[in-house]
Parts: sequence; structure tokens; C-alpha cells
Amino acid sequence: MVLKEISKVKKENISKLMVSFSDPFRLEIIDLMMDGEVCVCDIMKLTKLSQSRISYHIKILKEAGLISDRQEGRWVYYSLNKESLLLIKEWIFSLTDYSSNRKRCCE
Amino acid sequence: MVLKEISKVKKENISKLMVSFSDPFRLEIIDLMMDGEVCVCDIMKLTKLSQSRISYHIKILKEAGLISDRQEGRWVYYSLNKESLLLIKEWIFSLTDYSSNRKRCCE
DNA sequence: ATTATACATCAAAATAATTTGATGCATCAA
DNA sequence: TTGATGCATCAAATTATTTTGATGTATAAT
Repeated sequence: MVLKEISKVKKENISKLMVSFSDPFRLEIIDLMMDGEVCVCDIMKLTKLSQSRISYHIKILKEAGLISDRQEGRWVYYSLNKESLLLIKEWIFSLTDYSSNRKRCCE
Repeated sequence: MVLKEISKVKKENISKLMVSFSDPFRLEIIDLMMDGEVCVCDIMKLTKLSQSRISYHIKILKEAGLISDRQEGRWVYYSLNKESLLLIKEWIFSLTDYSSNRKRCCE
């Protein structure tokens, strides 16, 4: 699969996912989620970011489809979304596998 | 490998790479490079972006270490940098493979 | 009922990224 | 050596993102 063969919808998904990866604090949050579900309060304890700041970044991640949430009482648990991760993986593969047939331009 | 086990230097590289992926025009440029080397003039023809605008995005990609350049006369040819792609690949793997040992938080 | 907790959302302020148009610097052709 | 081409770089203007602090909503404990 080559990037340009990816459907427009998928491309937009990938674009949003990449934007969601482009902030260091979001990378930190993603990092935390690799150990399993976390709630905002956990992230507050572990990162010292303010609550609304975390909620903001969570929203970006959610809108990119990267994370899912699950409410339990007053808590909302967030976790990484496998499908999105696979989409990214697929895309990265298309990037890394491209270059067997590279050619010189302007010829 | 887990994200938090990645060295600080690598993390910063990944962060820069992700930022470099976070713009739709840069994704387009990357897309073009998947067919092989391109010069700015090629990108101009193929995308209708202005020259300085392309140079700006090229600079971001270059500073992230994602692309390499090669000058030939008046032309500068850009191409994707395999090593960076592998770094990303490694990172994505750590993300997708994490979740076998997920646990509930706050326990 | 009242109060506290967990989180979302909002508007304003602060900060950062992008675009534009101009200028500069090599390289090359005439 | 003059003029054209390919590209980099710059400052200013534009646009987008992030942060902050306040307020709102739902849940749950007292």
C-alpha cells in the first residue's frame, strides 16, 4: 500500500492522528496509557498538569480516535484504541516499505 | 520496548518527527517523496504551493531528520531518510504491542 | 439537602505555527 | 558579465493551538 492509494477518509484520520501526536504533553499522556487505563486524576498526579489542560489534550486525542473512554461513577477511564494504532502502523509500513523502487526525479 | 524506556534523545527525535507529520502539506510532500527524490520545483508543479512555503515545510522535515538532501547544480533533491522511518516504526511497534499486559488503574 | 469530587466546557489571553512577499545567494546559460 | 533559474531566508501578517481560570454538570458521600 502506498500513501497516495489510501482513501481520503483514511488520510484524514491519519492526519488527525499525527496532529494528536504532535504535542509533547499528549505523548506523555499516551505514554501513561501504555500501562493501561488512566483517569484524569491519575494524569494530574503523574504529570502535574492542570485538570482543564489535561481535559483539553484528552479531547484532542479522543477526537483523533486514538483513545476510548469508559465511565465508572465519577471517574472516566481512558485507554488507547487498538484500531487507530493499527491504522498508524499500516501507514508507517507503507512509508518504510516504499523505497525499493525509488527513482531519480526530473528525467 | 516501552515508550518510557526510550532515551530522552530518542524521545525528542520522535517528538520532532511527529510534529513534522502534523501538517497536511507536509504529509503531501512526504507522499511525493515516496516515489523517489524530488526537488522543490517538482513539488511546486505537483502541489501548487508557493516556493517559499515549500521551503519552509522542507526545513521542518529536514530539522526533524526525516529527509535528506543532495545538491546537483542548481537543484536540491530531497528524499526520505530510512533511519528516521525505522525509528518511528520502532516507536509505533512499542505502542501497538503494549497492551497485552493492560491493567485497571486506581487500584 | 448539602457538600465534595471528577471531569467537561467556555471565553480570554498567551503562545506558536504558518503564510506571504521580498530579498539574497549560488549556479548556470548566453 | 549579464540575466535567468532554483532555492533559502527573513520580517511582517495571518492563523491556529495551547493555557488559564472560571463556571457547569453529574455522581456520590455525609
